Amino acid sequence: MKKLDILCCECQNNNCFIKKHCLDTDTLTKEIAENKSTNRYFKDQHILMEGSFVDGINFVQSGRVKVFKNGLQEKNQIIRLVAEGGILGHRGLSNRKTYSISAQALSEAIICSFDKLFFLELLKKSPNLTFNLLLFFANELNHVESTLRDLSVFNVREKVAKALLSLIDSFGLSKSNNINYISDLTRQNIAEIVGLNSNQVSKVFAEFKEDKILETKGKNIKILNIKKLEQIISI
Amino acid sequence: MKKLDILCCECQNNNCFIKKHCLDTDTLTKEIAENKSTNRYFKDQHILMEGSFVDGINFVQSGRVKVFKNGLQEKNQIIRLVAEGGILGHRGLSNRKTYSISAQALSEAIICSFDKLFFLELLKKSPNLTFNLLLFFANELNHVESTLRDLSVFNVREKVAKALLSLIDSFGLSKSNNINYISDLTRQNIAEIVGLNSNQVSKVFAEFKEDKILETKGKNIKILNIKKLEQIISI
DNA sequence: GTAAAAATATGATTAATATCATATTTATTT
DNA sequence: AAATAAATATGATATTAATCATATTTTTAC
Repeated sequence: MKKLDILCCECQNNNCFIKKHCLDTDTLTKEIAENKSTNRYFKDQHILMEGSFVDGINFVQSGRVKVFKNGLQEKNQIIRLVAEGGILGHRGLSNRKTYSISAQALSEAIICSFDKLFFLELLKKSPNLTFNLLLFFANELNHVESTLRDLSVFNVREKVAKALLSLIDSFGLSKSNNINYISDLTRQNIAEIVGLNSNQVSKVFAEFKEDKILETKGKNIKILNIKKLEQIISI
Repeated sequence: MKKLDILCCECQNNNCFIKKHCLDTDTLTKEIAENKSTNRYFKDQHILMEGSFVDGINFVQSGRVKVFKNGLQEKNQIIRLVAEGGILGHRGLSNRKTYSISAQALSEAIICSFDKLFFLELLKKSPNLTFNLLLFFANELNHVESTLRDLSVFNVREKVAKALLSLIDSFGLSKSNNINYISDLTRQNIAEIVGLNSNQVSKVFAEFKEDKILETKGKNIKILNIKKLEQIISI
């Protein structure tokens, strides 16, 4: 079994927030190594639970994660899609006691975690980290606010286009034999990005197949024409 | 005419972010006084324009402001309601060149502004300010994410209840003769908080009157039973 | 204070969305 | 590889939401 607790400087994930902004001095690097705990999560496993007590802040070393809020009767709303290098549980840095979101692995994932108190101390010691975290928050805010407008303005067809583009934006397209595809997501997951249900996604997919925008084979979605998707949601 | 450029220490607005977190030293206090510019805006006047170049960050000294994103054909989405003490244009601190939102005065408002570069320098000098701004962003993020879920899950009746509660949360209730009321907002404004149109708000108001939740007289909305409003949107 | 304009209220109609039922396909288990 | 379970697709239907038209009320301008 692969050793999980590697040092940040040996880690392959160069998108990591810690790696980019927090290894200014040897002292910091050492402290981070000592306080980091790394865990593996299986597909569909919960990483954070809405309502449970905040214990720390987490960074995605590898894998894909969905962050969502519970709605009524199984109708969740996905808030973010997080790929490797991304941050999880940062809202817990605010004064709230409990997580306002759940996070669940969409694939096998390795997550590096720090205790909240340690991380708050780290922020005090590293203005550079704090400032970059501020920028991250500002961008997140821009992003969620755009999504809010989109959900309020888009119809079902536009929402499905938006969901696919969000997926591509967050996770990129897998390439095989020069074909771009989105893989391994249920219709339900896609629906929950934009507040729909799986039937509605299937129906719009049927339209998109007619329009030569995509083809599907099970959970593999071949993207044939990304430009058309973008046109659908261009305001 | 009232002099606008008062010193922060003479300002009556004790909710002000600058006043609370940024007057640690005399040097800072002096710098802030020198770099602050204060302006009056009339009702309905634009304070920030989506798409225009970011010039600074703004604080509401007095008055009420709506922050919104343009949708298609007059259908805007209100993102935040900001009362005195609130921050405007903070998303501009991110790396983006242009504002992602518009802001418009809902009443006469006095706004204190700082140049973006000055404010970024200020953040470097005051870790306390930076950290508190980080907390502010975290709370904003929680707030917008909750709204995102609500818009995706709520029906029209629930959305109107949510809009009224948002207004009360942001601006409080005006009191006169022991009666609580929301004042001075068009149905269109209320609708845009939750992605509806003014007709829909009027119709739900008719229901709410039947249910003794509120009474209206023009733009004055008497809130008779806030508990019932909360019940409507409790998940 | 009156006239004009704007905003609101509301019934009727149209359109869009969500749900249900069921067939089909895909994935999982043994 | 066959059997079972799960997920997806899709037509039909029900529900909800959005629009339109018009009456009424409120606000603004003179």
